[in-house]
Amino acid sequence: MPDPSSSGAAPRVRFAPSPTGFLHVGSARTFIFNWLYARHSHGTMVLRLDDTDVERNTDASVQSIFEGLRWLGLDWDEEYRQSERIDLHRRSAEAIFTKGLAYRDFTPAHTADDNQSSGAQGAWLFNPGMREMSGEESDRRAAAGEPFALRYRVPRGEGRVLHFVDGVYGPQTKPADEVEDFALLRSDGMPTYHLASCVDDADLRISHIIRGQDHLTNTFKHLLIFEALDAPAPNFAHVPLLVAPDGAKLSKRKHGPVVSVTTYRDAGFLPQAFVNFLCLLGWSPKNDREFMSLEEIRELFTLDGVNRANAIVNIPLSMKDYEAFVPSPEQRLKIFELGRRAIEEAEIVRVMSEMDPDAEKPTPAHTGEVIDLREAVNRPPEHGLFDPKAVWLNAEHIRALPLDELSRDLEPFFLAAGFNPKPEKIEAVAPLIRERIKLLRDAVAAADFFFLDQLPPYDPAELIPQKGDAAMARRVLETALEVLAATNFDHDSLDQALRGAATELGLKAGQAFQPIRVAVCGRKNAPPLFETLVVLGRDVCLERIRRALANVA
RNA sequence: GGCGCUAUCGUCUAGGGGUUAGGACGUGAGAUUCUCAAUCUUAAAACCCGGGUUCGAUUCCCGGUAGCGCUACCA
Repeated sequence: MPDPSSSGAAPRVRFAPSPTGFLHVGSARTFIFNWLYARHSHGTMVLRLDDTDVERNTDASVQSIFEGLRWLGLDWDEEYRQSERIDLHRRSAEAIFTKGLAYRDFTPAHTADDNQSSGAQGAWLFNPGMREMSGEESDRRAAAGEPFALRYRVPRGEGRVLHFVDGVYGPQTKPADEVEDFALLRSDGMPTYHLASCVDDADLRISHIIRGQDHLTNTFKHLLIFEALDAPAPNFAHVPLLVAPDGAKLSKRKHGPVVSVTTYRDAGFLPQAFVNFLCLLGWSPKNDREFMSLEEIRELFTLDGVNRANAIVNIPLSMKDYEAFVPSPEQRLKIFELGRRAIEEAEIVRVMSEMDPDAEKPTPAHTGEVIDLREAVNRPPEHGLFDPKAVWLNAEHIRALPLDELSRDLEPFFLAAGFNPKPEKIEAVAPLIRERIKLLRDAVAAADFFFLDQLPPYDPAELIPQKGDAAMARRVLETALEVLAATNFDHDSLDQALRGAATELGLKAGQAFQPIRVAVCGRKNAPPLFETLVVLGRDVCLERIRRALANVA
């Protein structure tokens, strides 16, 4: 049996979430660190569901964890579930008991309250009555069916000192006398976390345990278990925790959905940006690099780049603010439904006008609602919910993405918002908005006018250029009508023609372009004009300018 | 309460016995541009406190303080 802790051999690491909730950003980071360590050194990544707590485990949680991990796009090589290995845990516990390294504790399970009331000063270490109980009495009471927990018989009064060298925190020591007789088996026969975790780590030959710093002091117990199992202790590395701005650990109740990985996905983070962000929290390549591809991070990643202090995730809003900001799931559902109906109606209108081009185009009944939809989706500047650095990194990664990939990633967000664009159209639009969006979902707001049949109502005053009046707006729009009708719809021709027209009108480019931009986009802030016109096409542009003209009167 | 871990700009961090304490995000100002972005320039912004050790501590040691963790038949 090879020593798993021996250096040289390819490491085996594991990520062992317990499915008691959604995939937490902190867990995700632990997973990422493990993955980086494994892949950096061509080792093996094991995924193990630590699902021994039947009370709290849910299938939904298992699904949520897989969903999150799948989105991250980081793979693993082996997969296990602790609940399928309970026999092994029990047998191991029995072996430890047989060796005399554990004893039965018949004390009824107590609650946290009991603990406090009995709580004199100093830590509870063991119950002498149980620890010293004779084998005969213990056997007799067990045979009589009295429930008991199995506790580790921690060596006492021997001056034994436990020690290990942590991959991040360095040498750690603790006198065994200060370690309490922790439980191995619960009175219902189920293994505790400590037992199950160590038995599995030993059995799966895990060589490096990389986990949250909250386990640093638990490690001494684990050392004892490995010893009782006659298994070599693996290497340990504890990584600092992720905390909220108030220093408290991130909780869904207090800090809202920002602690869930799927929230980032749904808001339009790129997984590589999310990974980039998380690994920068508590780890540094020490060369001032921040924006990195997965490959770069993997090559650069080492344990001694890991920091020892907890890192604050800079989320500026509380749960309450979040609710005010973002549509509830019900609202989102409604938005989606409205969008779907709007698409259907638009299709009907299209078919009708094909059959009878002269008929007056009916206004889709739901246009108004579509506009609400758009506003509801667009309103929340969701960036405010996330760490600004995460948002910035995401924008960087979006800009680094090849256009076809960007377009593909964008599509679901348009669909979810009720648009139904053709892939070619998205590819045409993507270059115009990629520098204007930070989250993928921003694209919906940034590009809506490309996909809307009809522009939502806007304030006609916006058509009026700087230092100009309605008459000037009219003149510009009328000229634009002529120019656009006569010019080739490509960037350079439009550039030349429109600039020429502006000069003829005696206007600066900026003045002349604003009315056209607003007429065509329905707002002042938009992508560059010529490119926009090209993507929109002549017909749409002319039609929108005509409408604007009717409004500016 | 006991034990442990930690402490550099608002946030993430680099650094390290002598430095103008570096970078990034964010923020302010400016430049550029057909708007918005993007980009560029620039500004403000930090070594928790107190003792040592030392010629000299932000860095090393001790103490304090604060935060976090463990102290469950949760993980």
